[in-house]
This record gives sequence, C-alpha cells and structure tokens, in this order.
Amino acid sequence: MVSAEKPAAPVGARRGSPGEGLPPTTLVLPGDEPTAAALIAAAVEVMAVHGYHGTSVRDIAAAAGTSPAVLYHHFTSKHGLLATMLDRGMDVLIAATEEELDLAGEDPADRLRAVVRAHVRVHLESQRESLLGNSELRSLEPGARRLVVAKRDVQQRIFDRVVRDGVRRGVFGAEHPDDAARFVSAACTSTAAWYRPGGRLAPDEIVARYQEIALDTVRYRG
Amino acid sequence: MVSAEKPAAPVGARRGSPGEGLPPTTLVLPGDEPTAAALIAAAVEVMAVHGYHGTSVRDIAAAAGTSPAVLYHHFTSKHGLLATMLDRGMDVLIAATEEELDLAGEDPADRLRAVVRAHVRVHLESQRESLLGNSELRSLEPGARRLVVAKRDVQQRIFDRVVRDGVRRGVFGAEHPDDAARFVSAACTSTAAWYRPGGRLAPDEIVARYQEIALDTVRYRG
DNA sequence: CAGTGCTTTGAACGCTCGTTCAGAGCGGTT
DNA sequence: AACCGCTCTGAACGAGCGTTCAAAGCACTG
Repeated sequence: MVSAEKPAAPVGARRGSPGEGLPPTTLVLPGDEPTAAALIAAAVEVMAVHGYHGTSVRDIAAAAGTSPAVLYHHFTSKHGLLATMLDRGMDVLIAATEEELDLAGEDPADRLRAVVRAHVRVHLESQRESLLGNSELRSLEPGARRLVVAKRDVQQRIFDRVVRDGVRRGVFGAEHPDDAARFVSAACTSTAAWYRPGGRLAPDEIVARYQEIALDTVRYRG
Repeated sequence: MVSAEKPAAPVGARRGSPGEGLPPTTLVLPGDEPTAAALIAAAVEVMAVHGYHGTSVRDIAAAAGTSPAVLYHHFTSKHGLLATMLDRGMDVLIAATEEELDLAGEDPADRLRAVVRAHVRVHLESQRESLLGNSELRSLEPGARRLVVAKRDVQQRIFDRVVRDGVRRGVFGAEHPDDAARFVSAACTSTAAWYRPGGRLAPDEIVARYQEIALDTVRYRG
C-alpha cells in the first residue's frame, strides 16, 4: 500500500512490466513498487486530461496495463490515489524551491530569481502533475485537502518571505509585498496552463524572462 | 432551447418559481426563460464546487428546483449547458474589458489600468463563473472548446495590444511585452482562486493594488 | 369552450461507476 | 516438497449516471 507519508519497501521488476510506455513522473518515489508506480504514472496521464471525476478506475488501470482491482491493493481507493499524488506534488514543489534557495546567496534579487526558477521549472517540467494539483484540490475530501492546502501555504509563504526581505533591505520597492508575491507566484503557476513543449520559448528562456519580469513586479532597483 | 448564440424569447414568470434562493449569475441573459435561467444559476452553483464531471444532472435539477428531464427541454444535453455557460462567460469578460477600454483615454497607463480593472472585477464579482471557465475548458468537446478558446485568445490579445502600445510609445519599458502581458493577465485571473468575500481586502482595493503592480510589471516610467 | 403549442412530470432505459472478494499464481523460506 | 505471504485475476455487486418518452398540465387563441 503506497502512502503519501512513508514509501513502501522496494520490490524487483515483475513479469509483463506494468506501466510500459508511460512517461516518467516526478510523483513516483524510488521506493514505490513498480505496479504502484505505473498506476501513479497512468493516473497523471489520464487525469491531467479528463480530471479526477472524468477519469474512471478502469481508465487508470488500462493505462497502467493492469486490472481495476489492483488499484485497491496499492491504494485505499481512487481518492487515496489522488490524495497521494497531490500531496507528493506539493512536496516536489517545496523541495525544489528550498533547494534553489539554498544555492542562492543573500542577495534578495538572487533569492527571488531562485524561487521563480524553481516554481517555473517545476510547472513546465511537471506540467501534467501541476495542472492536476491546481485543478483537483476541490476533489479531495476535507482532511486530505487541509493537508495539501497547508503545504501550498508553506510554498506561498516562501514567496512572501523573499519579497518582504527584499523590501526590508531596500532592494525591492514594492508597496504591497505580499500582493506582489502572490502576483508573481500566480503568474509562474500559470505557465503550466499554456506551455507546450517545442513552442516559441524553451523552458530556460521562459525562466529567464519570468525572473526579469518578477524583479520588475517587486520594483527591483537594479 | 437556450443557446450560446441567440437568446430565446422571454416568457412570464411561472408557478413555483424555479431557482428560488439561488444567487444571481452574470451568465443569465435578459431573454432567458426563467427555468433555463434557474438551471444555469444552479449549474454555476454546484459545478463551481464539484466540477462538471463531479456534478450530476440530478444535482443541477435539484438545485434549480426542477426535475432532470427539464434540462433536456432547455439545453441539448448536460454538455450543451456547460458550453453555453463557458461561452457566455467569455462574452462577459470581453465585453467588460472593451467597455472599460472605451472609457479610458489614450494614455497607455490608463488603458492598462482599465483592462486590469475589468479583468480583476469580473474574476472577483463572478468568482464561481470564472473558476468554472478556467477549470472546465477541458470538459468541452473539441468544437465547443475551439469556440471558447478563440474568445479567450481575443481577450489575451487585448492585453497584448495594450502593453505593446505602451512600449511602442515609450511609456512602458517591458523588454518582452507579450510575456509581461500574459504575466499580468494570469495574476488577475488567479484572484478568483483565492478571493473570499469579506476578506482582508475589498474588491476595489484589490483592483487598485493590482493596477499598481501591473504597471510595475510592464516597467511603467511614471 | 374546444383546440393548440409549449412546458413539465415521473418512470424507465441501458450503461458505467467505484468497490469487493474468493481464488489463482508465484517467489522465497523451511 | 510443503508452506507462507504477497500480488494479481475475473467476475460480480449495488448504486448512480445521462438521457428518453409518453402522458399530463397549463396559458393562450379563436
């Protein structure tokens, strides 16, 4: 049984290798059993297109190359699978942000560039997972939703802190730091909604432009 | 039969007044029959919470105070009802934006303030309708989706034009006008996701702050 | 006051949904 | 070889889904 909290023990590859041909996803952890991993990858694939309620357990099982009943051996329910995915998605986003912040120095502009880089990169590279996380929070039952919302608030507070810091040091001139922070993070999140691989701009170019624009948004006195 | 294109002939109020107690919605047009209007208002109400696939025809009918079969007298199908709502929602947004632009003068800053005011106001005052429009595009069949996406692109191009104009006149200093425009419009759209009536900021205050921040985002040289 | 046309009703249709479960398959230990 | 524990199979369950339809209700017109 895969949980959002503690990864299960690893198991070697099996027979017909479920989940063959599915694109990899950041929501699978190293310790996941292959079948559970295939179910998660399949769920990302089909739910990102049709949504949670628009996707049946049979759809997920078919995309994973298994039968519907298998899902209930690895997850408590269809809802449990969604909860696991959204919870892990937030973990990925927060971890990426904190990693980038650790690499950045003390300079507020560098720190804002870091959080923007992390946020945009995750939303571009884990596009389907991000779309899912943004649109299916409402499909979680209250308990699970509270958990994920709490993590989303953590992420927002990281943005807030970076902008407030820059303002306090006189490097940013934003009059309403928290609103500017939300302005920026919403714009970064939205990249997942319009980005198409192979489009006008490559991910790194999008990151660079959004870093510039974000600095303008907080009135960086460069 | 209510359509997205041409409003049906008006009809006087009827018996038990379907849709009683439902909050008004911008998606109902003056010419709509009361029962059709009640169904639209009810669909906004319940679909904004549970999504299109998470809402049944019986849910909508119950919220509207009628029976499931009535829906099929006023709309071709559950999908037809959704298509009507999303199409009208885009019309409301575009109309509000063009109205504000007509009131604004030639000054690029005033024009950006105008489109931000319209965009934010609509997303705050028609919050449920906006959330629905943002999250259920994927639930439309290809034909209907193309129509709504085309209108969304019209709205985005209005933003683009305002920012480009300001840059061309040397009033805005944005290096990538289209990206800055998308940055701003995404932030304005996102207000529907976090706004709660009676919260920290009143709608007019949010509008004012977002106008300021948007001008920073495009490097307004005030 | 019979007739017309639109709206509503209530029941029913076939189908798909999420979920369960007894039993089969199988690798690893004793 | 017998056993154990874990994973998977295939069929089935009741419930709810979107949709249809004949019949009833009702505000009009002539």
